[in-house]
Amino acid sequence: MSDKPAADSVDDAAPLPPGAAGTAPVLEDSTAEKSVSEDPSGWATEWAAGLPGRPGFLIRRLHQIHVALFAEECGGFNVTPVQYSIMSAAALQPGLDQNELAVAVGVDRTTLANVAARLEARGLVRRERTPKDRRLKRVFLTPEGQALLESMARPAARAHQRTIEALSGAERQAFLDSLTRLVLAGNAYGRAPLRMG
Amino acid sequence: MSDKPAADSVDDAAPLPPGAAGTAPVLEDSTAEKSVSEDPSGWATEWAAGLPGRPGFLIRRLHQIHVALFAEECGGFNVTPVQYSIMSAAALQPGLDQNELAVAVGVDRTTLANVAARLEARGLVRRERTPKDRRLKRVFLTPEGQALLESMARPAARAHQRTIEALSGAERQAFLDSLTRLVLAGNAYGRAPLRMG
DNA sequence: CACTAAAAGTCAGTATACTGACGATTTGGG
DNA sequence: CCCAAATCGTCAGTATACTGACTTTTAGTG
Repeated sequence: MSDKPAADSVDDAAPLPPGAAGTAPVLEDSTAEKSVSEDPSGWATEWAAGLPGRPGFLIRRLHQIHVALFAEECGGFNVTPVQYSIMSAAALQPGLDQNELAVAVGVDRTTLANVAARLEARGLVRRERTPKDRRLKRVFLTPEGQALLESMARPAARAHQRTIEALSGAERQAFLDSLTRLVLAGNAYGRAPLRMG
Repeated sequence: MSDKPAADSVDDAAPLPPGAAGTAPVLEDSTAEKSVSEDPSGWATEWAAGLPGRPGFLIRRLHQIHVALFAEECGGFNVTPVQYSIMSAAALQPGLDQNELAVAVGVDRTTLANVAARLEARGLVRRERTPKDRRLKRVFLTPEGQALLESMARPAARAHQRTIEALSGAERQAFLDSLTRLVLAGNAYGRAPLRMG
């Protein structure tokens, strides 16, 4: 990670001509690709026709990039993005049960339980059964967890900001708007929807 | 997955008012969030101030959604998005070694090796050492793998298309442009960069 | 009250993604 | 030629993400 280009040089670069890759972008099923990217304006045809022309591919890549940036900014805390999200939710709404936490964060209940258990093992959260409903486990942040959360606020925010800083202000906003639209539209797919009401 | 809203109703819905959640969006460190979303126009303040206001959070959610859509469209093939990408790359450039494949697809070399090994176990790819460089393993698609790839082309494309279909044509293009810009800008972060040249 | 259905959390299993380290092989420089 | 550095693939380990199934508990209905 120490060999990444300086932020300035990356930001200044016009969209790189990706066709120059020693490993050429992968071409395939151009007919299907055209239906996805009906207007290839602004990017090389080869790029659009290959793997990078697939939305899912780009989304996976950006997610990888974000996770790497988060690790760089928050590495010293040994907290992952999902752990941070779960702790954030637990801090704001102490006592949510695991399932409520899962839908607040958009994480599968199995994943939530696994992450919470590991956070509990680190003394960052506490999980309690309640006499009112013995099926539930309610989650509380410990003082140690709270302190960690607070000390991470800036680095975490920096990671998020760096993920999208290559866009200008208006583009950034438009991008986030679209991203939000897509997330809202597809929210019910999969096993980890966000609660909408 | 059978309880997802009809595509029409989701598409027609104006951006949902997310503040209505029984589990309220999580609020935190508003000062840092403001620096990320400097212009909150078009989305509720509560949404912007909470977890969904974090770019990385939305990116994770959209990735989850995409993977779920891919599973829905391609479930019958028992092929994941990453497997499909690797097979696509191997089909277009037969004989790339594993590392070349990893940088063509943007996958960590360890992940690539693991996925390739499982694909090989299924008879979909063949991995060969070469006398020219005994460190390498070159990857070839088998006839069975080729056939599977071809039969998956349309469903796979549909999954990608559905991931972004909530946006209009121009918005979609702008979104993909921005996504590409961000991927290119952050490409070197992490251990799985795409080869640029 | 009795019974069915639903919910919560857990379990075992599979897949992707990353980390640092390692042995074998190749490359590059003196 | 020799040796150090680099590269490739693998290894063991950790984390997230999902699947279907299961036991316990609660909710709902007749």
